[in-house]
Amino acid sequence: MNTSHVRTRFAPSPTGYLHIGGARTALFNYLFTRKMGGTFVLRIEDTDQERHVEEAMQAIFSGMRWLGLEWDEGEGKGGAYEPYYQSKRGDIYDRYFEKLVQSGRVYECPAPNKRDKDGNEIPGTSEGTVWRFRFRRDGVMTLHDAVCGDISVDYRNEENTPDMVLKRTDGSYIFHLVNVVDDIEMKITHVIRGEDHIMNTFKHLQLFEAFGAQPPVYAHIPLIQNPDGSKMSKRDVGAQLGVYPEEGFLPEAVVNFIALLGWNPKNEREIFSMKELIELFSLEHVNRAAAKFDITKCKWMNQQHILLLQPDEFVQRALPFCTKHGLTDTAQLRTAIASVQSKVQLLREVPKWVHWVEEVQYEADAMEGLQDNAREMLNALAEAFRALPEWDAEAAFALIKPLCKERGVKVGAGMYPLRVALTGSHVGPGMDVILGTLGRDEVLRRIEIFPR
RNA sequence: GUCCCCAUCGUCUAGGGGUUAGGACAUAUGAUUCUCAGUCAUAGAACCGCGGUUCGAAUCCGCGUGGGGAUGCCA
Repeated sequence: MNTSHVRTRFAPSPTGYLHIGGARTALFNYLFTRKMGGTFVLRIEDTDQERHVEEAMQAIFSGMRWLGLEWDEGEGKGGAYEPYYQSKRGDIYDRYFEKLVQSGRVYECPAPNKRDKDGNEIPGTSEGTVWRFRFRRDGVMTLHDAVCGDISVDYRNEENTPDMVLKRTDGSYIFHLVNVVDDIEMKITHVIRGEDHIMNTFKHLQLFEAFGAQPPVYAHIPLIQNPDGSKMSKRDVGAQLGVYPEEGFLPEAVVNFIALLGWNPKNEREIFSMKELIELFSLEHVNRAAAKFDITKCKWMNQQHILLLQPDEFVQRALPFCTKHGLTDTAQLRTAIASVQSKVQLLREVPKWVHWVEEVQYEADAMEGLQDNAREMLNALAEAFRALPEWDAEAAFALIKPLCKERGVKVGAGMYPLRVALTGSHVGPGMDVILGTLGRDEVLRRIEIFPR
């Protein structure tokens, strides 16, 4: 099987949601495969029917599509090695298992005891029989990992490497068997997966050998941890990929961010497109140390990618967040949205910056910042606005500065009450945009009804 | 317990036998713009410890410590 054509796979188990770490594993596989001009397979490892969750499967598909990680074989794509669901490949596993029976590499024995929720064995709870794989125990095994280098484990030490169960009491097969069989059948050449699989890889190497098959190249990538170094779990900030679209992250930003978690192009650039990542990616530049997940930098990166968007593209992407917030899609709204492109980190923040287009909600902290002379200032401004022969945002805006100077107030301080009166907030777009969007009548009305 | 992996600013990282140990996020200060945001400038901030090799170690080696992973009829 000396094919030079690279074939990789992402093989998630649909037992939960799509984890950010899983997304990064998928990304590294994708980048490597595209770089090599190979084929990227999506295989669903759903052998554990009890824990199988349909929604989790959809989360995997939609998450990968959102990130732009198109697979070449698998769900919706077909391929030469169908089916791509392990639950539908039982006969293939039977065939391979039979080989192990014939060669005497498996043996039937009493099932192990059950375990409590802490993982401790409960004596005397063994029921039925299972089939175990007989490991070769004639020395030290060495794995030549593309990221971690050589790693060795002594298989003469049975304590660490008890013969593994391959077939359950109910006749179904364990991950190790199906994973290896599928990698053989699907002609996978490179396995890029989380470091938590390193110990499994020795088991898999033995299985490849037992089947007389050439094992793939393995590359174990470091795990992603919480900021405190603990393992990321479902509840942790940023753990679920599904929340990123909702929060207003751009997929290109998330891709960029997780690509740089454990991999580095060895230069000082930080902002990359998917295309650039594909060009630059290499397994040799993957780190060995685990990386902690920093949502703050992820947001900063999102901001950088927002800045790169064409203005109308930004409006298109931000619009759904505004309409979801109850705002109506109007030309004024679009203008307002476009004006805050350089001010937000997340698309989700956009409605907060533009909701004044339709209504004013006076924010408490904005009101607190008002000086005593706010009313006078507003009255003076209203008078000046009224005096304009024709409403023109530029002209109106130009009136503000001299008026402030005349009254001996700093321009910023003078404009603050106007901003609060018109938008209810101390943050927002430039005043010229606000004046232009609202028009004279609305500007005067809002000044009038302002409760200060 | 046993086995495996890892260790540079708070975080992501570059570098790697002789460097002012570089960049970015975050933080602080200043400038600027209409407040905020943004932008610009400046500052503080790191080679886990101990031995060894060496003229010289953050870098190589050993030990220790710390962290992570594995040790399932989960994947």
